[in-house]
Amino acid sequence: MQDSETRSKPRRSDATRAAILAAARERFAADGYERATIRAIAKDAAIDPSMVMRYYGSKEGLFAAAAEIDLNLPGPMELRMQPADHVGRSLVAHFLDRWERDEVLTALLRVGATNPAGAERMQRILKDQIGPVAAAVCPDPAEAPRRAALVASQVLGMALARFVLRFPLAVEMPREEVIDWLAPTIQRYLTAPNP
Amino acid sequence: MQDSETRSKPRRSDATRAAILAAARERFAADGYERATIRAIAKDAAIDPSMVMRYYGSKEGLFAAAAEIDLNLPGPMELRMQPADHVGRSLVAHFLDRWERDEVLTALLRVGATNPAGAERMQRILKDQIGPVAAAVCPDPAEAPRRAALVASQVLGMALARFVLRFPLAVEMPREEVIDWLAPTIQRYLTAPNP
DNA sequence: TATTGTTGCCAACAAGCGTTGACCAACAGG
DNA sequence: CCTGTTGGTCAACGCTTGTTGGCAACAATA
Repeated sequence: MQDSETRSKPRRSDATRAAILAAARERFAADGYERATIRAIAKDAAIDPSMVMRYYGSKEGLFAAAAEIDLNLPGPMELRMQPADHVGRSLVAHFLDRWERDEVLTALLRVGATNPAGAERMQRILKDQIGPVAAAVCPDPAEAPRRAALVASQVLGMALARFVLRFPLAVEMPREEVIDWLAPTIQRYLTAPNP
Repeated sequence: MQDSETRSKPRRSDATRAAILAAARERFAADGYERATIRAIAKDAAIDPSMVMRYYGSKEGLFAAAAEIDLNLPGPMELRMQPADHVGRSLVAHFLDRWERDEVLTALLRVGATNPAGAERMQRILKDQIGPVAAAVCPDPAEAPRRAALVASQVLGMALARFVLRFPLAVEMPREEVIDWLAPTIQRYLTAPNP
């Protein structure tokens, strides 16, 4: 075992590690935590199940590694650069982009629904990544957390309908139309005065 | 086996059947499909696991029976009785009520996230129960399905945050405040002109 | 009372799971 | 050329799962 933080000579096993992680993300996204078996993940990565244990310790450890997520949201400065009434729109577009590109988000959503550890991780993401955005643009900073939660509820709800439950009506709706509908909602949750 | 539709002499086993169903709903709601084991459900109902099989055929059959859901939404006439700009508010209140009272809804949400059969059942509910509401109040009936999907995305998103993931910020938000925030969103999704 | 169906428990099955440790092949440094 | 480390396979462990069939007690009917 070696510190993965410090840059050291690349190991021969790095490729295997990456293959396992990629397969794990795919399986977790498609099947959720319980039905994504280590054996299936190992088969996808074309290695032995025991390697997964060696490199990630346990199934929980593998999931923890696979669910490392950075939403890559704009920082406070970038937020204030654009017109205030445009934040909702650009945020919705960003989320949609993010979700389409990265199956890990779908995986986390699936796992969070049945696994306490997954739910906790989602909570951290809300607090650490969406919270600051709300704090930067909402009128009363004390209200930021609640507004962040509201934003999360609409964004996660659309992600659920579109990428997890795959409601045909939500899947077929063109990206631009989704944005047109959701943007005002997000905008209001962030910046409207208390109703 | 006997037709449960036709009214026949009540069986002695009806109590057991009901106990199993109640325990199943609780477990499915708390743990999701895979982690809610037949053995655990049977123990909760204080009977033998094999009884579950006898009365419901299989685990899937049990879930199908446990997830029979009627959202009890207002009919077209009732909808037109109240002022048109009040529909959003009363709908949100109704959904919140429904979710707080009936753990089956949480169960279905949890199961739908990882189980294809669960997802399909949610889809049917959207189509058969939310769809008509949208059709009754939205300006262009042809658009009703899409608007129903939007409504579902926000309602399910809040249910996810509040009852499944249990984000503290969403859980602690008082019921009335949730309604105040969501009502305008739902109202807009239902009745606003295409954005 | 004798018979027949219902209700329930018990013990076991086969399959699948996460996880472990022994073992082998290839490489690296001296 | 050895020797220790790394990358990897294999076979098995202990356990839990959904599911099944046999068997005893009871109720109902005739």
